[in-house]
Amino acid sequence: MPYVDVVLPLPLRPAFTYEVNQEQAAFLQAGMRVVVPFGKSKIHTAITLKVHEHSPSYPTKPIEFILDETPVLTPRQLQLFAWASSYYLDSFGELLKLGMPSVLLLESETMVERTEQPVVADTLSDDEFLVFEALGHTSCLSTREVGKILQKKNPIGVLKTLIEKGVVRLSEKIFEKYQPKLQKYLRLAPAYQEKEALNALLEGTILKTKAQQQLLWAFVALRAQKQSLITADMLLEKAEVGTSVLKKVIDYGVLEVYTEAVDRVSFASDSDTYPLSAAQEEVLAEIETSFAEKNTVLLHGVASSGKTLIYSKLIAQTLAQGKQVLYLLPEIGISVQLTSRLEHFFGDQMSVYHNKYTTHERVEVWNNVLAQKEKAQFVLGVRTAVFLPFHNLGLVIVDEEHDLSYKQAEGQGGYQVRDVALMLAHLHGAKTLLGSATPSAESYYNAQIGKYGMVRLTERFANTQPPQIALIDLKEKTKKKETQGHFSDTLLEAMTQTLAQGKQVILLQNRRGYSPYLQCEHCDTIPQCPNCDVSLTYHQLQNQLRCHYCGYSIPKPTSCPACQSYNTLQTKGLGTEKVEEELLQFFPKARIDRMDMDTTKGKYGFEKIIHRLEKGETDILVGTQMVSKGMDFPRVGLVGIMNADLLLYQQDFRALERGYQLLAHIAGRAGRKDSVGQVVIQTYNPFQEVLQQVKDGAYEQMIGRQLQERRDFHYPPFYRLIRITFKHKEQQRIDESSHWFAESLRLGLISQGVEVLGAEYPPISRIRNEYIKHILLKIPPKLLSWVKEYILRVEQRFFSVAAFRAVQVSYNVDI
DNA sequence: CGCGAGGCGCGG
DNA sequence: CGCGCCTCGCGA
Repeated sequence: MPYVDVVLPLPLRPAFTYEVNQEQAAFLQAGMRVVVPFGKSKIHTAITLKVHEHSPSYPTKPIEFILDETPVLTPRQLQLFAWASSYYLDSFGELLKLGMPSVLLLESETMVERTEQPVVADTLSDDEFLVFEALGHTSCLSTREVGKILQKKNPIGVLKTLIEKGVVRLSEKIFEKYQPKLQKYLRLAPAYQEKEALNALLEGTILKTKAQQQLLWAFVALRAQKQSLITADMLLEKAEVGTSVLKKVIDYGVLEVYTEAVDRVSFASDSDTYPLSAAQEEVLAEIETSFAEKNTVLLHGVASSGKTLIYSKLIAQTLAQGKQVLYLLPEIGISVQLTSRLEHFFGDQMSVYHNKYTTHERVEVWNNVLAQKEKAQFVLGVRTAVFLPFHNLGLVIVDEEHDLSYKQAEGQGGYQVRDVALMLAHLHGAKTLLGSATPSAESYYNAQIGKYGMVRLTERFANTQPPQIALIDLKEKTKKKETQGHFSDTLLEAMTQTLAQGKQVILLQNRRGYSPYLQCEHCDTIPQCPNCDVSLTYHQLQNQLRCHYCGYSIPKPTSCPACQSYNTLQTKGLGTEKVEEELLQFFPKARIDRMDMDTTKGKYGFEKIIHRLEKGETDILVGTQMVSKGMDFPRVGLVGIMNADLLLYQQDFRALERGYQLLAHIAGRAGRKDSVGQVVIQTYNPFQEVLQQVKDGAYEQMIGRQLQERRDFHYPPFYRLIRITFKHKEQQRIDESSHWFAESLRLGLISQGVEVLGAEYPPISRIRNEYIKHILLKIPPKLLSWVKEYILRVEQRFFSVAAFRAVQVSYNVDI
């Protein structure tokens, strides 16, 4: 009997085997979706891997249906998922779930609908008739709903016969429910389409007021630029008049509104391109030469050097060869500006794959890529876009390759997108371009040893100047009493000047809330979270104490929880809310905006704040490191770092590199075109080496030094790291189990030169009432895959100990 | 003795 | 992951 191995979108390790009939076996290909029963009452969508004849040792169930005519996943994609799953010690199913749009993997939500076929009622059984009747009332039902109607746990049998009788079919909700987005546009009424008529109108008296004429002129100007597709918003902004004016002009029958379905992922293309500067031409040529011998090239380009333009040329060349291109950016880097710039170049060949789009829109991109549609030749996307069904990739660009959001924490697909992208390119025989102004130590090292090509772009674009960076010694300023609140006089003066020039200020304080903790001045008690091993942060706005790890919150107590003294809880430390409060004192007239996790919660919260800044509605923006993201803000004249030490002194081997990257990046926010920007960094230790390097823009020196440290202390890229995390709500259980695991690892690994550290409690040892312990492995690179196999063997024995079975174990490979 | 909450094991 | 089965504890 033939069988098929399938993967379920669940965090379960192995593939599962189902039986199929000869016909199904002949039809099935790897990467198709099938509906299978799983467990006692569930059905799932699963992905097929392979059809074979090896009878498993357990009894099998048959699959229910095949959902696809052709595979939704390409063989290369399956290879990529399989690679990522074994490399990152994550389940195949988990990665599938993360990498595919959720609607492609409906769980018990697969929908059924009636067919058009006429039905003779007495050919149906009672159950079948019930379902048939129910479908007369609504257009479609999920299998779960069918189960409810029949009061049966497993409705599959009934559905199956109904399908065989041709009464119902599985509906692809994805395609059925898709409705093209309608957009209203403006055009001239037919009477004025002719040039003469239009001229007469512009000169004539039909339009009675100046504002109306202004509106029409704006319309003509827009039409000259963009040809068509003019929306009311665009026009009103351009004309600087109100909606009532537009309404009048429409009432006069001059302009008319028409509605058109816009394909959400297609745009008008424009063939003109910008010329490259001489330096950019040279870099482009260098990249091409480098690609001739290396598959991966690192483009180290300073801020404002016009990397995007170079990417565009390479993308255009690759497309011209008939190959697809993937351009990856961190979520927050896919801004409106960048998207529209690229649309300008690539219009109808380009699609955007972003998490903030609806799942239907993402499915649309997925299907377009799969079908090799014209408009999906070039995809601009976020991390999950590496898993799109490309057929013939020619180029992958990983921009801002150093960005930490490319590597996610364990538990939610702990993969490093940059490395998955490299594997993706490898599978396609494509080239990869890594771009950054501050490359990661790993990539820089790979370029140094010749594994990657390296191209530098040092010339800044047009008139942009590097910012002027000042380091302010807070210790000294405090001693001399030259501070007010948390501001040095230098920073305050710079702010005053900048604001006086009509420019904007960005302030960074990497902690949200009002103050990171409260302390009783009587007994020194610091209120703690009852569920986590952290102090509670005071949020003044809601007058609450909140835990930033589990979300626990209480109203601010009026007396100390320990000694009951009244009103003795003092705010300690500095958060964004408090910075905002101090600012109100110093700059009462300034318009202040705050950007942190609390103010960007809504769907477009982040974009709204950026938008206000862009439009000049904000004078001072204070926020956490989020403020370093986003695009150029030409009116920002000053960036202030409230306390750089917070960024640098963390016990994480990447802290200094990351600190440099963040500071260099945010410094680049100050003063773009035509002016020198100012950066003021406040610190208690201005002689800290990395701060000096930031001041001097000495990236190479910084990274050289960091690599040296990494070599000395056995960190990547010289050693590879795997962190194993244990979680359980009983402290004793976690102690015993993690200790057991660590000792088992030591037994086999130490002699091979692998370092096994821990198990130890991390700085925050309990979150949501679960204790946490870590084991850190430092592994000589050559042994990496062998060590992983060893770990899995230890894991197997670990979970066969009954007392350990409930302990959660997760892995983070290449931390 | 009955049932509701919570833990554990399993699914193919 | 999520279901169901089993156990344990509390209340009548």
